[in-house]
Amino acid sequence: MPAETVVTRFPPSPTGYLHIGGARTALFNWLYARQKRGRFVLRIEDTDVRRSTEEATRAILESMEWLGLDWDEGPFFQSRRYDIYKSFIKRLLDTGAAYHCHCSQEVLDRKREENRSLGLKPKYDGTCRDLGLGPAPGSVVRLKSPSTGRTTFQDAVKGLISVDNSELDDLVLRRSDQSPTYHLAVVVDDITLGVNTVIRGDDHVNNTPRQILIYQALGEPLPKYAHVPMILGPDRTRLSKRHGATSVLAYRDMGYLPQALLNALARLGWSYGDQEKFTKDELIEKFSLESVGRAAGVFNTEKLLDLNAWYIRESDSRELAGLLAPFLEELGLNNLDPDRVTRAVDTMKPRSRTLREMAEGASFYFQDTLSYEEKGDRKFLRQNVLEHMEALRNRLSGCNDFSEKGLEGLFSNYLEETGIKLGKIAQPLRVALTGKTASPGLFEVMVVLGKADVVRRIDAAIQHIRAKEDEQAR
RNA sequence: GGUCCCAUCGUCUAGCGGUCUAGGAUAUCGGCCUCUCACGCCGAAGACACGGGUUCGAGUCCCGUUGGGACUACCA
Repeated sequence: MPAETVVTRFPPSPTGYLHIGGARTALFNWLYARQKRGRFVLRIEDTDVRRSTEEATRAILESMEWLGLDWDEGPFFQSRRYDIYKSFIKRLLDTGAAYHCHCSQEVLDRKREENRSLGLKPKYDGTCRDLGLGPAPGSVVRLKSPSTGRTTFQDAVKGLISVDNSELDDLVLRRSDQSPTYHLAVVVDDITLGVNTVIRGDDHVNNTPRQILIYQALGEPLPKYAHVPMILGPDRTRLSKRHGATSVLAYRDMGYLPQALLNALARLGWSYGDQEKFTKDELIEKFSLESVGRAAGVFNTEKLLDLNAWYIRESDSRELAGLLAPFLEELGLNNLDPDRVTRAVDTMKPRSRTLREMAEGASFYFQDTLSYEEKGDRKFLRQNVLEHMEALRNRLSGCNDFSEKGLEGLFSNYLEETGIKLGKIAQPLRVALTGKTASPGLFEVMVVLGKADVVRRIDAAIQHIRAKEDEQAR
């Protein structure tokens, strides 16, 4: 007997950018659907017209695409599905599972405050519940929920969860402006879109019994629930903007690779033995709701940084060169020879944790005139290396094997003849060629730069040293 | 306040009653490699929140305490 096709969903509300936490629940839903050869649907929950923006919707879609989380259906917009909600509300009204409530918001607010100050539950008191009222201007529709018994469900990550129905009040299904509330819209959408697996943040566990009540009032089968723990900031409170960058796009712009972010997000709250690194296909193969942890976790950039460095090292240099272009442009470096960028990337791979770091570290390759790092200039570009600089400059300009091997040979000959150590001239040359005291290996750098550039840069350094000398002489 | 959820190194986590003198990763520190910085390799330090049970035996099961988080809207 073929099992039912798994249908998962990701329902962001377009009131802000896609953040790390949302991306992770999207990832889990996507992984589960892909693994079960099911479908993944994207739904935009924009019933809160005031706070929803098109810009946020675009940013969310862009984030999903960047992460490579492709959806099979949608995006559906709740704002365009009001007719559907309307018919379901009517259905509930017709069967007596819902009723019209005329209580004004002011009265409700006041009662809630009273109860709270008395230490009682601030829930709706059911004034209109059995009055058999009809619709009226300003009235809402409420669910007539059971006041006795318990609502219990099996959660795939948390286990059995059970709440006394007396804790739940008659929640509003339709607002006075006729729009559906979140709870109604979610349930109706999941029913009509065929969603049978709900994976979401555990800030929704308390909402689940309320939503189950709606399913029951409608006589519809319940989906499978899996509530994954929240992501916290370093201070162990819910991750938010004040913890720094939380938007997916911000990580893209800081130079992270999507695979690194995905890997980090997957490992936050989910594990597979001692394995730390996972390709997308491995994640699809190995993911399981059962091995999602129950405890909330702190989002840690250190680990992401390390993963990103690893993915950079593992990536093809040519591809990285393409991804690096916007970061080089940010530094004012345009129209670069793609071949030279690729070779530069090759030398920068083991020493870059982000694309941004890589661009900064590689920028010297593409600058016509270098500005020397202050400390390196003072310490290494000195008169006492002039002689060696000049000698090496001449040998290099006559070199006809400008490969790493050829250069190593040229240098070892020179060192042997003069009896000096490489250490004596390496740093001065490094500063001359790169402007910095830390860089890829000297010979690698020279190969990428090419003979003409190397000679030109050494000449410039020699001139620079002479100029400093003259300055001092005066 | 009430309800629900959670609790292993700084952080992410392995552990599903005996194999735990608690493993991995990251961060930190030390060493090796070395033309610098990285990478890589080797090593060090670092955790079962607390208290009761259950059991021959508990990080692992139960209860309580403490601490965290979520929800408690005509927001999602």
